Amino acid sequence: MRMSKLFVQTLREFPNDAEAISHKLLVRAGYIKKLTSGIYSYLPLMQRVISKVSQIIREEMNAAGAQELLMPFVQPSEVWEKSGRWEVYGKELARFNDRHGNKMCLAPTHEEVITSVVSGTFTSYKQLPINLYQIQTKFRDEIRPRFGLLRGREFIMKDAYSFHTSQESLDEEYENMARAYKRIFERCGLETKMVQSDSGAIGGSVSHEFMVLTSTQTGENDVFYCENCDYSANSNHAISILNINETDGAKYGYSEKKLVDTPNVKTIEDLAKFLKIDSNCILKSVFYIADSKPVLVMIRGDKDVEETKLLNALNALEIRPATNDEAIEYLGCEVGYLSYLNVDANKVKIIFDKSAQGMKNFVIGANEPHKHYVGCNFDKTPEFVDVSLVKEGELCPNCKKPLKVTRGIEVGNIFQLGTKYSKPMGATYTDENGVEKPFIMGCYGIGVTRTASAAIERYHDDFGIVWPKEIAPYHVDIVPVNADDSEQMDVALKIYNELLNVGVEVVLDDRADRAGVKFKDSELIGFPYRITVGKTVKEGLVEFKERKTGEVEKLSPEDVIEKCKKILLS
RNA sequence: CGGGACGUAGCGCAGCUUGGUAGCGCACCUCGCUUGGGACGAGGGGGUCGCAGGUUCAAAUCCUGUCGUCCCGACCA
Repeated sequence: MRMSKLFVQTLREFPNDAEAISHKLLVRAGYIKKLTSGIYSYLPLMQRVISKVSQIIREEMNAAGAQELLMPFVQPSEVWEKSGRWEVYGKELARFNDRHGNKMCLAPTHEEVITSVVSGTFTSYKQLPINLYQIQTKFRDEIRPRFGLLRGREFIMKDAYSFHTSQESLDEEYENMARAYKRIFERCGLETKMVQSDSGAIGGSVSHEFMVLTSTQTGENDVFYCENCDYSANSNHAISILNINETDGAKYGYSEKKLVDTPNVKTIEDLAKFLKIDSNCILKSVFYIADSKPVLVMIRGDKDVEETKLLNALNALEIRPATNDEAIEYLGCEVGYLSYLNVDANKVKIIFDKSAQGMKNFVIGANEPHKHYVGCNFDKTPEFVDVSLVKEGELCPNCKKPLKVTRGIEVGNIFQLGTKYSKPMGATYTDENGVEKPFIMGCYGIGVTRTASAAIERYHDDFGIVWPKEIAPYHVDIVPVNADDSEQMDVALKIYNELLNVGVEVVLDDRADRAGVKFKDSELIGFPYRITVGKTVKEGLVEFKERKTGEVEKLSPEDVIEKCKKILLS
């Protein structure tokens, strides 16, 4: 490809509406163009990256025994009503009516359709297990799309679905997919960590996410992991062991239950300071509204509620912190002094977080403005549920060593669905005894466009993108320093044609611009290798520069061709 | 959906307080010059100032409404 013909426009400045570095670089280097919020055109450079990632996925999925198919992007409400998700999916599911008034939607995922595809087609246990996948555009009408392709509303996803006759068979395929995923991301140049996760709206029991660990702030999730054993989990799934010996208020002289005045002391921080006590001796009350019903969470003062865990514990669909007015309405007291004491458990659901277990002589709100109790103890031991966010340094649930935290981008996930879809949808096979049974299912996703973005988040520098060569849009950028110099141009053309012939993906920057412009663009776009044909051509030499390391070698045109072949075609 | 900010040329921005012929840089086009790190000179094209009302002799500017975009939270590949 000649640079003068390539459909690309690099920008001198970063776009104003981008925050994440991958988003900034994709726009500035001419890979994507926004059409509207969360929806982008993939320009030729981007399309090549997408093809590379997709091809790697295809090869590995096929090698793992899966078969590619392609399902409809526009779907009727019927299948969604059958699975029960038409009601619960929420506004992320983009719905519309067709001209006949039939309810339709744009596919955010394909569990329903794949289930109906397999149902009635593969009806014998002899035909199972089977794993089917597709690479396709999805649409999720996210409340807040952001970070460019890291979270678009429209994005490209590889989604696979497996069907089994037994849990053992599913377990086997789950492991098989986990191995395939590891290889896929490795081939994309990405190191990933497989972490336990919450299964969210897709449902099911066992699930793991594949995270690209990033040091940048734009990592989407916190990942907790143990350096001693191999425990790792997403923040909405991580559990930890807390040291409960230190949570006795008696240590601070509060060993008897007493009502104390705490004027205008509303926050845990202020309360700890006011009473000269550690915040882990305070039993904090956090008030939520879950599916329009009030829920009071009692949690240790130094801990925070993990709302996904709470959502799951309540089996609720939607949750939000209550307002001060709602606190007064349901509990008769303003926020800051709330407590479960004297609260009618029939009217307000009360949840005790595990962190409260073992607390003694604690401080708690009095459910009366500007007053707290000190020296409280549980009358009878309540049931404790884990709804708190793990913090770095808390102990690993397996080996009790301190946990570490890092930011990560979720690029893939695997779920064991069980019969969550097959049962309600009546998708069954006939077993060896002639009995009809629902399929046992698994599903496996990879965000293709997100993977490409994650690679940029992981590999970039002050000058631009530093693509791993496996997913770079082109391998080599040939820069004749002066396009008017026929000697330079001749040598550049010779190398270009030679590399083209042997199948190296190469760009010739034949533009009339000065060298600086071409160098800047080359680095911004992120070609893994650059061949500079400049004044050393008189000595029969050209320069070969590696983007990642910045290392430069002076080679003859013949040697540089051999070098490219060796690095890029093996 | 809650909190915050912003909509002026393809991109980045000024002008708005105090109403009076819409500007700058980059990019684009032409010519010249230049050619190892985003050169320089001359000339040129491109904007119903997000949209709709209102106030006014006159609105990018003031008022009201509305739509959109971005950031923080919850959701997710």
